[in-house]
Amino acid sequence: MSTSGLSTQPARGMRDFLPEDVRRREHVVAVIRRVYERHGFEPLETPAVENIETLLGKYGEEGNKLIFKILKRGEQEASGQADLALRYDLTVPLARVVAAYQAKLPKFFKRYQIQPVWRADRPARGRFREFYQCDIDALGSTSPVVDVEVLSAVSEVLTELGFTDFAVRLNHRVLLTAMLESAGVAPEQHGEALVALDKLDKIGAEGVAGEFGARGISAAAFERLQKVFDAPEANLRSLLAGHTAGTSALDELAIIMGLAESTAAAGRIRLDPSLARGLSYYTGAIMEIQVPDLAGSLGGGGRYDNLVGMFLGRDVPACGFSLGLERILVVMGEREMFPKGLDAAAAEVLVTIWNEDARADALALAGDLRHAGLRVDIYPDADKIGKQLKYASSRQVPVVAVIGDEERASGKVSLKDLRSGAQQTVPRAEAADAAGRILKA
RNA sequence: GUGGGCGUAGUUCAGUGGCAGAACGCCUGACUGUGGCUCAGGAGGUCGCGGGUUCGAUACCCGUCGCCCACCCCA
Repeated sequence: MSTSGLSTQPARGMRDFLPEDVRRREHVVAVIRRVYERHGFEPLETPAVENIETLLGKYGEEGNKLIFKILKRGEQEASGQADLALRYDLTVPLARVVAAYQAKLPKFFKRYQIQPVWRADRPARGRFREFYQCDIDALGSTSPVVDVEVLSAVSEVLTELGFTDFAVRLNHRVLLTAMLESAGVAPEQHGEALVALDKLDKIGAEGVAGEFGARGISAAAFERLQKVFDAPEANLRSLLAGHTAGTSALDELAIIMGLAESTAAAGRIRLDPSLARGLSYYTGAIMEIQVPDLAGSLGGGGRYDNLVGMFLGRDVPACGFSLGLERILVVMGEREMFPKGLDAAAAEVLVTIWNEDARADALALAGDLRHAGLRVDIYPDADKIGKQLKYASSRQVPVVAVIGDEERASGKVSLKDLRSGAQQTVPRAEAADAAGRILKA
Protein backbone atom coordinates (compact mmCIF):
# COMPACT_ATOMS: atom_id res chain seq x y z
CA MET A 1 0.00 0.00 0.00
CA SER A 2 1.43 3.31 -0.97
CA THR A 3 0.35 6.68 0.32
CA SER A 4 -0.72 7.70 -3.16
CA GLY A 5 -3.18 4.84 -3.36
CA LEU A 6 -1.48 3.51 -6.47
CA SER A 7 -0.82 -0.22 -6.25
CA THR A 8 2.82 -1.14 -5.84
CA GLN A 9 2.24 -4.71 -6.88
CA PRO A 10 3.65 -5.83 -10.18
CA ALA A 11 1.08 -6.85 -12.78
CA ARG A 12 -0.63 -10.19 -12.23
CA GLY A 13 1.67 -13.11 -12.69
CA MET A 14 4.74 -10.85 -13.01
CA ARG A 15 7.47 -10.50 -10.41
CA ASP A 16 10.17 -8.12 -9.24
CA PHE A 17 13.51 -9.72 -8.51
CA LEU A 18 15.40 -8.25 -5.55
CA PRO A 19 19.19 -8.70 -5.35
CA GLU A 20 18.94 -12.01 -3.49
CA ASP A 21 16.52 -13.34 -6.12
CA VAL A 22 18.71 -12.21 -8.99
CA ARG A 23 21.77 -13.87 -7.48
CA ARG A 24 19.92 -17.15 -7.22
CA ARG A 25 18.60 -16.92 -10.74
CA GLU A 26 21.99 -16.05 -12.14
CA HIS A 27 23.60 -18.92 -10.30
CA VAL A 28 21.22 -21.39 -11.94
CA VAL A 29 21.46 -19.73 -15.35
CA ALA A 30 25.26 -19.84 -15.17
CA VAL A 31 25.22 -23.60 -14.60
CA ILE A 32 22.72 -24.12 -17.41
CA ARG A 33 24.70 -21.99 -19.86
CA ARG A 34 27.97 -23.72 -18.96
CA VAL A 35 26.55 -27.21 -19.48
CA TYR A 36 24.78 -26.24 -22.70
CA GLU A 37 27.98 -24.72 -24.12
CA ARG A 38 29.91 -27.78 -23.03
CA HIS A 39 27.55 -29.77 -25.26
CA GLY A 40 28.32 -27.57 -28.27
CA PHE A 41 25.19 -25.44 -28.30
CA GLU A 42 25.54 -21.82 -29.47
CA PRO A 43 23.70 -18.82 -28.06
CA LEU A 44 20.72 -17.21 -29.80
CA GLU A 45 18.41 -14.39 -28.82
CA THR A 46 15.20 -13.31 -30.52
CA PRO A 47 12.79 -10.40 -29.97
CA ALA A 48 10.20 -10.45 -27.19
CA VAL A 49 7.59 -9.54 -29.79
CA GLU A 50 6.68 -11.57 -32.86
CA ASN A 51 4.21 -10.95 -35.64
CA ILE A 52 1.05 -12.59 -34.48
CA GLU A 53 0.76 -14.92 -37.49
CA THR A 54 4.14 -16.37 -36.57
CA LEU A 55 2.69 -17.72 -33.35
CA LEU A 56 -0.93 -18.54 -34.15
CA GLY A 57 -1.71 -22.15 -34.91
CA LYS A 58 1.55 -23.57 -33.53
CA TYR A 59 0.57 -24.43 -29.98
CA GLY A 60 -2.82 -26.06 -30.26
CA GLU A 61 -6.15 -24.67 -29.21
CA GLU A 62 -5.26 -24.10 -25.55
CA GLY A 63 -1.99 -22.45 -26.45
CA ASN A 64 -3.61 -20.05 -28.90
CA LYS A 65 -5.83 -18.69 -26.11
CA LEU A 66 -2.88 -18.04 -23.82
CA ILE A 67 -0.90 -15.88 -26.24
CA PHE A 68 -0.47 -12.28 -25.04
CA LYS A 69 -1.64 -10.22 -27.99
CA ILE A 70 -0.65 -6.63 -28.63
CA LEU A 71 -3.24 -4.19 -29.95
CA LYS A 72 -2.56 -2.19 -33.05
CA ARG A 73 -1.37 1.27 -32.17
CA GLY A 74 -2.42 4.82 -32.96
CA GLU A 75 -5.56 5.27 -34.97
CA GLN A 76 -5.83 1.52 -35.48
CA GLU A 77 -6.06 0.86 -31.74
CA ALA A 78 -9.82 1.38 -31.64
CA SER A 79 -10.28 -1.50 -34.08
CA GLY A 80 -9.36 -3.89 -31.25
CA GLN A 81 -7.23 -5.89 -33.64
CA ALA A 82 -3.87 -7.34 -32.70
CA ASP A 83 -0.99 -7.59 -35.13
CA LEU A 84 1.81 -8.51 -32.70
CA ALA A 85 2.19 -10.86 -29.75
CA LEU A 86 4.65 -11.62 -26.97
CA ARG A 87 6.57 -14.79 -27.64
CA TYR A 88 4.91 -17.83 -26.11
CA ASP A 89 7.94 -20.10 -26.24
CA LEU A 90 11.43 -20.13 -27.72
CA THR A 91 10.92 -22.96 -30.17
CA VAL A 92 8.64 -21.29 -32.69
CA PRO A 93 10.88 -18.17 -32.92
CA LEU A 94 13.79 -20.55 -33.45
CA ALA A 95 11.97 -22.25 -36.31
CA ARG A 96 11.38 -18.83 -37.85
CA VAL A 97 15.07 -17.93 -37.47
CA VAL A 98 16.24 -21.19 -38.98
CA ALA A 99 13.94 -20.70 -41.95
CA ALA A 100 15.09 -17.08 -42.36
CA TYR A 101 18.84 -17.63 -42.09
CA GLN A 102 19.19 -21.15 -43.47
CA ALA A 103 22.02 -20.15 -45.78
CA LYS A 104 24.11 -18.73 -42.95
CA LEU A 105 23.53 -21.47 -40.43
CA PRO A 106 25.50 -24.70 -40.25
CA LYS A 107 24.04 -27.93 -41.58
CA PHE A 108 23.55 -29.08 -38.02
CA PHE A 109 22.52 -26.10 -35.98
CA LYS A 110 22.63 -26.48 -32.22
CA ARG A 111 21.50 -23.44 -30.27
CA TYR A 112 20.66 -22.57 -26.71
CA GLN A 113 18.44 -19.69 -25.71
CA ILE A 114 17.67 -18.39 -22.22
CA GLN A 115 15.02 -15.71 -22.37
CA PRO A 116 11.62 -14.85 -20.91
CA VAL A 117 8.37 -15.95 -22.51
CA TRP A 118 4.84 -14.81 -21.72
CA ARG A 119 1.63 -16.74 -21.28
CA ALA A 120 -1.77 -15.35 -20.23
CA ASP A 121 -2.23 -18.27 -17.88
CA ARG A 122 -3.64 -18.18 -14.40
CA PRO A 123 -0.69 -17.94 -12.01
CA ALA A 124 -0.06 -20.78 -9.56
CA ARG A 125 2.81 -22.36 -7.66
CA GLY A 126 5.78 -22.38 -10.04
CA ARG A 127 3.63 -20.86 -12.78
CA PHE A 128 3.91 -17.24 -13.83
CA ARG A 129 2.82 -15.11 -16.74
CA GLU A 130 6.39 -14.08 -17.44
CA PHE A 131 8.96 -16.80 -17.00
CA TYR A 132 12.31 -17.90 -18.34
CA GLN A 133 12.79 -20.88 -20.51
CA CYS A 134 16.23 -22.37 -20.98
CA ASP A 135 16.07 -24.12 -24.32
CA ILE A 136 18.39 -26.28 -26.31
CA ASP A 137 17.53 -27.43 -29.77
CA ALA A 138 19.40 -29.34 -32.44
CA LEU A 139 18.29 -28.97 -36.04
CA GLY A 140 19.17 -30.72 -39.25
CA SER A 141 19.24 -34.37 -38.24
CA THR A 142 16.75 -37.13 -37.56
CA SER A 143 19.37 -39.21 -35.75
CA PRO A 144 18.49 -40.46 -32.29
CA VAL A 145 21.94 -39.23 -31.28
CA VAL A 146 20.40 -35.76 -31.31
CA ASP A 147 17.57 -36.75 -28.98
CA VAL A 148 20.10 -38.36 -26.68
CA GLU A 149 22.40 -35.32 -26.68
CA VAL A 150 19.50 -33.15 -25.62
CA LEU A 151 18.56 -35.50 -22.80
CA SER A 152 22.19 -35.74 -21.77
CA ALA A 153 22.59 -31.97 -21.53
CA VAL A 154 19.48 -31.35 -19.43
CA SER A 155 20.28 -34.31 -17.19
CA GLU A 156 23.75 -32.95 -16.65
CA VAL A 157 22.34 -29.54 -15.77
CA LEU A 158 20.07 -30.97 -13.09
CA THR A 159 22.79 -33.22 -11.71
CA GLU A 160 25.20 -30.30 -11.52
CA LEU A 161 22.59 -28.22 -9.69
CA GLY A 162 22.33 -30.98 -7.12
CA PHE A 163 19.20 -32.87 -8.14
CA THR A 164 19.48 -36.58 -7.40
CA ASP A 165 15.89 -37.70 -7.80
CA PHE A 166 14.66 -36.49 -11.17
CA ALA A 167 13.18 -38.80 -13.78
CA VAL A 168 12.77 -38.38 -17.52
CA ARG A 169 9.44 -39.57 -18.85
CA LEU A 170 9.72 -40.61 -22.47
CA ASN A 171 7.04 -41.25 -25.05
CA HIS A 172 6.48 -40.81 -28.77
CA ARG A 173 3.73 -39.01 -30.64
CA VAL A 174 3.49 -41.70 -33.30
CA LEU A 175 3.46 -44.39 -30.66
CA LEU A 176 0.57 -42.65 -28.88
CA THR A 177 -1.48 -42.56 -32.04
CA ALA A 178 -0.61 -46.15 -32.80
CA MET A 179 -1.63 -47.29 -29.34
CA LEU A 180 -5.01 -45.61 -29.62
CA GLU A 181 -5.56 -47.04 -33.09
CA SER A 182 -4.56 -50.53 -32.00
CA ALA A 183 -6.82 -50.28 -28.95
CA GLY A 184 -9.74 -49.37 -31.20
CA VAL A 185 -10.23 -45.72 -30.28
CA ALA A 186 -11.81 -43.83 -33.16
CA PRO A 187 -9.48 -41.22 -34.70
CA GLU A 188 -11.78 -38.33 -33.83
CA GLN A 189 -11.65 -39.41 -30.18
CA HIS A 190 -7.85 -39.46 -29.95
CA GLY A 191 -7.63 -35.97 -28.51
CA GLU A 192 -10.14 -36.71 -25.76
CA ALA A 193 -8.52 -40.03 -25.00
CA LEU A 194 -5.09 -38.43 -24.62
CA VAL A 195 -6.39 -35.84 -22.16
CA ALA A 196 -7.85 -38.66 -20.05
CA LEU A 197 -4.76 -40.88 -20.31
CA ASP A 198 -2.50 -38.04 -19.26
CA LYS A 199 -4.25 -38.05 -15.90
CA LEU A 200 -3.52 -41.71 -15.22
CA ASP A 201 -0.95 -41.13 -12.49
CA LYS A 202 -3.32 -38.71 -10.73
CA ILE A 203 -6.75 -40.31 -10.96
CA GLY A 204 -5.79 -43.96 -11.40
CA ALA A 205 -7.10 -46.60 -13.78
CA GLU A 206 -10.72 -46.42 -12.55
CA GLY A 207 -10.63 -42.67 -13.01
CA VAL A 208 -9.40 -42.92 -16.56
CA ALA A 209 -11.97 -45.61 -17.31
CA GLY A 210 -14.62 -43.24 -16.01
CA GLU A 211 -13.33 -40.41 -18.19
CA PHE A 212 -13.37 -42.72 -21.20
CA GLY A 213 -16.97 -43.63 -20.45
CA ALA A 214 -17.93 -40.00 -20.00
CA ARG A 215 -16.45 -39.21 -23.39
CA GLY A 216 -18.12 -42.11 -25.11
CA ILE A 217 -14.99 -44.14 -25.70
CA SER A 218 -15.38 -47.89 -25.49
CA ALA A 219 -14.49 -49.65 -22.26
CA ALA A 220 -12.85 -52.42 -24.25
CA ALA A 221 -10.39 -49.92 -25.66
CA PHE A 222 -9.35 -48.83 -22.21
CA GLU A 223 -8.92 -52.40 -21.04
CA ARG A 224 -6.46 -53.04 -23.84
CA LEU A 225 -4.58 -49.86 -23.00
CA GLN A 226 -4.53 -50.49 -19.28
CA LYS A 227 -2.34 -53.57 -19.64
CA VAL A 228 0.16 -51.41 -21.47
CA PHE A 229 0.25 -48.85 -18.71
CA ASP A 230 0.64 -51.46 -16.03
CA ALA A 231 3.69 -52.97 -17.75
CA PRO A 232 4.71 -51.04 -20.87
CA GLU A 233 7.82 -53.01 -21.72
CA ALA A 234 5.98 -56.34 -21.62
CA ASN A 235 2.71 -55.47 -23.31
CA LEU A 236 3.33 -52.65 -25.78
CA ARG A 237 4.66 -54.83 -28.56
CA SER A 238 1.73 -57.22 -28.48
CA LEU A 239 -0.75 -54.35 -28.52
CA LEU A 240 1.03 -52.86 -31.53
CA ALA A 241 1.41 -56.17 -33.39
CA GLY A 242 1.02 -55.44 -37.09
CA HIS A 243 1.14 -51.68 -36.63
CA THR A 244 4.25 -50.74 -38.60
CA ALA A 245 4.51 -47.07 -37.66
CA GLY A 246 3.85 -47.79 -34.01
CA THR A 247 6.40 -50.56 -33.88
CA SER A 248 9.10 -48.46 -35.47
CA ALA A 249 8.34 -45.60 -33.07
CA LEU A 250 8.80 -48.03 -30.23
CA ASP A 251 12.08 -49.21 -31.78
CA GLU A 252 13.19 -45.59 -31.94
CA LEU A 253 12.52 -45.08 -28.25
CA ALA A 254 14.41 -48.27 -27.44
CA ILE A 255 17.41 -46.95 -29.34
CA ILE A 256 17.24 -43.60 -27.55
CA MET A 257 17.05 -45.29 -24.17
CA GLY A 258 19.90 -47.60 -25.06
CA LEU A 259 22.18 -44.80 -26.25
CA ALA A 260 21.27 -42.61 -23.28
CA GLU A 261 22.88 -45.14 -20.98
CA SER A 262 26.23 -43.81 -22.21
CA THR A 263 25.39 -40.26 -21.08
CA ALA A 264 24.45 -38.20 -18.05
CA ALA A 265 20.86 -39.32 -18.59
CA ALA A 266 21.77 -42.89 -17.68
CA GLY A 267 19.27 -44.51 -15.35
CA ARG A 268 16.91 -41.55 -15.53
CA ILE A 269 14.68 -42.47 -18.46
CA ARG A 270 11.37 -44.23 -18.02
CA LEU A 271 9.19 -45.24 -20.93
CA ASP A 272 5.80 -43.75 -20.09
CA PRO A 273 3.01 -44.38 -22.61
CA SER A 274 0.71 -41.98 -20.74
CA LEU A 275 2.86 -38.89 -21.39
CA ALA A 276 1.06 -36.69 -23.92
CA ARG A 277 2.33 -33.06 -23.79
CA GLY A 278 0.18 -30.21 -24.95
CA LEU A 279 2.10 -28.44 -27.68
CA SER A 280 0.85 -29.54 -31.05
CA TYR A 281 4.09 -29.23 -33.02
CA TYR A 282 5.72 -32.39 -31.70
CA THR A 283 6.03 -35.24 -34.19
CA GLY A 284 8.31 -37.85 -32.63
CA ALA A 285 9.84 -38.56 -29.25
CA ILE A 286 8.43 -36.43 -26.44
CA MET A 287 9.92 -36.09 -22.99
CA GLU A 288 9.34 -34.42 -19.69
CA ILE A 289 11.37 -34.16 -16.50
CA GLN A 290 9.71 -34.75 -13.18
CA VAL A 291 10.67 -34.49 -9.59
CA PRO A 292 8.58 -35.99 -6.75
CA ASP A 293 7.67 -32.78 -4.91
CA LEU A 294 6.39 -30.72 -7.86
CA ALA A 295 3.07 -31.33 -9.54
CA GLY A 296 4.23 -29.93 -12.88
CA SER A 297 7.45 -30.66 -14.71
CA LEU A 298 10.89 -29.09 -14.50
CA GLY A 299 11.03 -29.11 -18.25
CA GLY A 300 9.83 -30.77 -21.38
CA GLY A 301 10.71 -31.28 -24.98
CA GLY A 302 10.64 -33.48 -27.97
CA ARG A 303 11.11 -33.89 -31.68
CA TYR A 304 9.33 -31.57 -34.10
CA ASP A 305 10.33 -32.46 -37.63
CA ASN A 306 7.96 -30.22 -39.54
CA LEU A 307 7.72 -26.97 -37.58
CA VAL A 308 10.48 -25.30 -39.59
CA GLY A 309 8.67 -26.46 -42.70
CA MET A 310 5.71 -24.28 -41.75
CA PHE A 311 7.97 -21.28 -42.35
CA LEU A 312 10.34 -22.63 -44.97
CA GLY A 313 8.13 -24.86 -47.08
CA ARG A 314 10.68 -27.61 -46.71
CA ASP A 315 10.99 -29.67 -43.54
CA VAL A 316 14.06 -29.46 -41.35
CA PRO A 317 14.17 -32.12 -38.62
CA ALA A 318 14.62 -30.84 -35.10
CA CYS A 319 14.62 -31.91 -31.48
CA GLY A 320 14.79 -29.77 -28.38
CA PHE A 321 14.16 -29.39 -24.71
CA SER A 322 13.12 -26.55 -22.46
CA LEU A 323 14.08 -26.28 -18.81
CA GLY A 324 11.80 -24.07 -16.73
CA LEU A 325 13.99 -21.75 -14.70
CA GLU A 326 11.34 -20.83 -12.14
CA ARG A 327 10.33 -24.46 -11.59
CA ILE A 328 13.94 -25.29 -10.84
CA LEU A 329 14.20 -22.28 -8.53
CA VAL A 330 11.01 -23.18 -6.67
CA VAL A 331 12.26 -26.68 -5.88
CA MET A 332 15.82 -25.57 -5.11
CA GLY A 333 14.46 -22.89 -2.78
CA GLU A 334 12.26 -25.30 -0.88
CA ARG A 335 15.01 -27.86 -0.60
CA GLU A 336 17.62 -25.23 0.31
CA MET A 337 19.90 -26.38 -2.49
CA PHE A 338 21.64 -23.05 -3.09
CA PRO A 339 25.33 -22.80 -2.24
CA LYS A 340 26.20 -20.64 0.76
CA GLY A 341 28.27 -18.03 -1.06
CA LEU A 342 25.22 -16.71 -2.90
CA ASP A 343 24.06 -14.50 -0.04
CA ALA A 344 27.50 -12.89 0.20
CA ALA A 345 27.69 -9.21 1.02
CA ALA A 346 27.56 -6.73 -1.82
CA ALA A 347 31.01 -5.38 -0.87
CA GLU A 348 34.13 -6.63 0.88
CA VAL A 349 35.26 -3.24 2.12
CA LEU A 350 33.31 -0.16 3.17
CA VAL A 351 35.24 3.10 3.00
CA THR A 352 33.96 5.60 5.56
CA ILE A 353 33.85 9.37 5.22
CA TRP A 354 35.33 11.20 8.16
CA ASN A 355 34.06 14.67 7.29
CA GLU A 356 33.19 16.72 4.25
CA ASP A 357 36.86 17.55 3.63
CA ALA A 358 37.75 13.84 3.54
CA ARG A 359 35.42 12.90 0.72
CA ALA A 360 38.02 13.12 -2.04
CA ASP A 361 40.46 11.03 0.01
CA ALA A 362 37.81 8.42 0.61
CA LEU A 363 36.93 8.21 -3.06
CA ALA A 364 40.59 7.89 -3.98
CA LEU A 365 41.09 5.11 -1.45
CA ALA A 366 38.02 3.29 -2.73
CA GLY A 367 39.45 3.60 -6.24
CA ASP A 368 42.79 2.11 -5.18
CA LEU A 369 41.14 -0.80 -3.43
CA ARG A 370 38.93 -1.42 -6.45
CA HIS A 371 41.92 -1.45 -8.78
CA ALA A 372 43.38 -4.13 -6.53
CA GLY A 373 40.32 -6.23 -7.37
CA LEU A 374 38.33 -5.74 -4.19
CA ARG A 375 34.61 -5.10 -4.10
CA VAL A 376 34.37 -1.74 -2.41
CA ASP A 377 31.47 0.39 -1.26
CA ILE A 378 31.77 3.94 0.02
CA TYR A 379 29.50 5.46 2.65
CA PRO A 380 27.89 8.49 1.03
CA ASP A 381 27.65 10.91 3.96
CA ALA A 382 29.96 12.16 6.68
CA ASP A 383 27.73 10.60 9.36
CA LYS A 384 29.02 9.74 12.80
CA ILE A 385 31.57 6.95 12.48
CA GLY A 386 29.46 4.66 14.68
CA LYS A 387 26.60 4.97 12.27
CA GLN A 388 28.85 4.13 9.33
CA LEU A 389 30.17 1.05 11.13
CA LYS A 390 26.65 0.04 12.03
CA TYR A 391 25.68 0.27 8.39
CA ALA A 392 28.65 -1.87 7.34
CA SER A 393 27.75 -4.40 9.97
CA SER A 394 24.11 -4.57 8.91
CA ARG A 395 25.18 -5.07 5.30
CA GLN A 396 27.61 -7.77 6.39
CA VAL A 397 30.58 -5.99 4.90
CA PRO A 398 33.56 -7.59 6.64
CA VAL A 399 36.12 -4.77 6.47
CA VAL A 400 35.78 -1.04 7.16
CA ALA A 401 38.44 1.50 6.13
CA VAL A 402 38.78 4.73 8.11
CA ILE A 403 40.86 7.79 7.25
CA GLY A 404 40.39 10.08 10.23
CA ASP A 405 42.33 13.21 11.06
CA GLU A 406 45.16 11.17 12.62
CA GLU A 407 45.44 8.77 9.67
CA ARG A 408 45.36 11.61 7.21
CA ALA A 409 48.14 13.48 9.02
CA SER A 410 50.38 10.41 8.96
CA GLY A 411 49.38 9.12 5.48
CA LYS A 412 47.80 5.98 6.87
CA VAL A 413 44.54 4.05 6.80
CA SER A 414 42.85 2.16 9.62
CA LEU A 415 41.28 -1.14 8.68
CA LYS A 416 38.82 -2.77 11.00
CA ASP A 417 37.79 -6.42 10.69
CA LEU A 418 34.17 -6.39 11.77
CA ARG A 419 34.11 -10.14 12.21
CA SER A 420 36.84 -10.17 14.87
CA GLY A 421 36.80 -6.54 15.95
CA ALA A 422 40.56 -6.31 15.36
CA GLN A 423 41.89 -3.09 13.91
CA GLN A 424 45.19 -2.18 12.32
CA THR A 425 46.64 1.01 10.92
CA VAL A 426 48.80 0.68 7.81
CA PRO A 427 50.50 3.05 5.39
CA ARG A 428 48.09 4.17 2.72
CA ALA A 429 50.06 2.41 -0.06
CA GLU A 430 49.69 -0.92 1.70
CA ALA A 431 45.96 -0.62 2.33
CA ALA A 432 44.85 -2.91 -0.50
CA ASP A 433 47.29 -5.67 0.46
CA ALA A 434 46.35 -5.43 4.11
CA ALA A 435 42.62 -5.49 3.32
CA GLY A 436 43.16 -8.53 1.13
CA ARG A 437 44.99 -10.31 3.94
CA ILE A 438 42.19 -9.56 6.40
CA LEU A 439 39.59 -10.91 3.97
CA LYS A 440 41.52 -14.15 3.46
CA ALA A 441 42.00 -14.74 7.17
C1' G B 1 -12.28 -22.36 -15.87
C1' U B 2 -13.83 -25.14 -10.66
C1' G B 3 -13.51 -25.39 -5.17
C1' G B 4 -11.47 -23.40 -0.55
C1' G B 5 -8.66 -19.69 2.42
C1' C B 6 -6.80 -14.72 3.22
C1' G B 7 -6.46 -8.94 2.51
C1' U B 8 -5.07 -4.42 9.38
C1' A B 9 2.10 -0.35 10.18
C1' G B 10 7.89 -1.35 5.86
C1' U B 11 7.41 -7.06 7.18
C1' U B 12 4.98 -11.17 9.88
C1' C B 13 0.48 -11.15 12.16
C1' A B 14 -3.06 -10.24 16.76
C1' G B 15 -7.76 -7.79 17.58
C1' U B 16 -12.85 -5.63 18.63
C1' G B 17 -20.18 -3.19 16.55
C1' G B 18 -17.73 2.41 20.20
C1' C B 19 -9.89 6.24 20.98
C1' A B 20 -5.88 1.33 15.91
C1' G B 21 -2.32 -3.06 18.55
C1' A B 22 2.31 -6.49 19.21
C1' A B 23 6.90 -8.34 17.51
C1' C B 24 10.66 -7.47 14.14
C1' G B 25 12.53 -3.57 11.02
C1' C B 26 13.41 1.86 10.62
C1' C B 27 14.89 6.85 12.94
C1' U B 28 17.04 9.60 17.37
C1' G B 29 19.72 9.53 21.88
C1' A B 30 22.61 7.19 26.07
C1' C B 31 27.94 6.46 23.06
C1' U B 32 30.98 14.22 19.97
C1' G B 33 37.40 8.14 16.87
C1' U B 34 34.22 2.62 16.36
C1' G B 35 29.26 -1.83 14.76
C1' G B 36 26.84 -6.30 17.19
C1' C B 37 24.32 -6.41 23.25
C1' U B 38 21.33 -3.30 26.42
C1' C B 39 18.24 0.86 27.77
C1' A B 40 15.14 5.34 26.71
C1' G B 41 12.36 7.86 23.16
C1' G B 42 10.19 8.55 18.09
C1' A B 43 8.16 8.22 13.18
C1' G B 44 4.99 5.21 10.39
C1' G B 45 -2.29 3.13 9.06
C1' U B 46 -8.37 6.31 4.62
C1' C B 47 -7.86 -1.61 8.66
C1' G B 48 -7.55 -3.61 -0.23
C1' C B 49 -11.57 -0.82 -2.94
C1' G B 50 -17.03 0.31 -3.61
C1' G B 51 -21.83 -0.08 -1.71
C1' G B 52 -25.42 -1.75 2.20
C1' U B 53 -27.20 -2.58 7.51
C1' U B 54 -26.44 0.64 11.93
C1' C B 55 -26.72 6.35 16.13
C1' G B 56 -21.85 4.39 14.96
C1' A B 57 -18.43 -0.60 10.56
C1' U B 58 -11.64 -2.18 10.52
C1' A B 59 -15.38 -5.87 12.45
C1' C B 60 -21.78 -7.82 10.03
C1' C B 61 -23.94 -8.33 4.65
C1' C B 62 -23.31 -7.80 -0.85
C1' G B 63 -20.14 -6.72 -4.81
C1' U B 64 -15.28 -5.99 -6.73
C1' C B 65 -10.02 -6.30 -7.12
C1' G B 66 -5.65 -8.68 -5.39
C1' C B 67 -2.86 -12.70 -3.12
C1' C B 68 -2.35 -17.98 -1.45
C1' C B 69 -3.68 -23.40 -1.69
C1' A B 70 -5.92 -27.61 -4.35
C1' C B 71 -7.85 -29.19 -9.26
C1' C B 72 -7.32 -28.25 -14.72
C1' C B 73 -3.33 -27.08 -17.84
C1' C B 74 1.54 -26.16 -18.51
C1' A B 75 7.82 -24.66 -18.09
